[in-house]
Amino acid sequence: MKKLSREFYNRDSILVAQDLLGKVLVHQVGGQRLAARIVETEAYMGVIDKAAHSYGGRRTARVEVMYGKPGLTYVFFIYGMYHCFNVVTREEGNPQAVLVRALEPVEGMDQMALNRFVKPYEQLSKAQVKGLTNGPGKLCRALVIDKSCNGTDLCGNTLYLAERPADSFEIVAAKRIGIDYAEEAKDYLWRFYIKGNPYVSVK
DNA sequence: CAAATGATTCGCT
DNA sequence: GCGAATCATTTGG
Repeated sequence: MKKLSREFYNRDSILVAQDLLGKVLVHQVGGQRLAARIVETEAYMGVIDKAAHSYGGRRTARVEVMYGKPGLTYVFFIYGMYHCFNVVTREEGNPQAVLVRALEPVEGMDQMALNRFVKPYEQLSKAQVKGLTNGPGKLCRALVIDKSCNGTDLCGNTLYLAERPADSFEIVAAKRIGIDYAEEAKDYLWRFYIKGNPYVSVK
């Protein structure tokens, strides 16, 4: 599996969001390898995007990493109990990112099951298998992604994204989720997912 | 089945 | 203080 280069992330966030579909997120943790295929993403277009944390050029400690190099992670804490995993896009100083909303488990499913439901994969109900990684908060719990991962370089060796050979699918564009406060920006078709994939959070 | 609700912490005003 | 790029659970039809 070939790791994605820095240049991959230094492009229009909408393109990156689309191209991330089908790629594999790998987290090397506790001697275990957790890997899952990206099936749903959302683009956050920075200063012009009312839904983005960096809208209007807001620059606080929380969003600082979005102003950094492309290929870093932006992990934030939300609703008192969940994390969301993002990939920083564009050059330094241009605060854009792509939110990863859903994954399809590929490797280390047993560990993911323990992380999410505190029981082995074989004992999960059908609904629990689907619920393993089909949402931004869920996938972070399954892959052990939390605040300490914020700012990690995806061009490194513990947390990274890789190419997956011979993968073909259809991409669907849709409205983003959970941003009702964003006025006209909430209707932009900046969410992308793999058509027909059971792990997509909202069809 | 869909819809409403409670959980629970952090970052910002 | 308030509200958040969410989710599990409960409630009601």
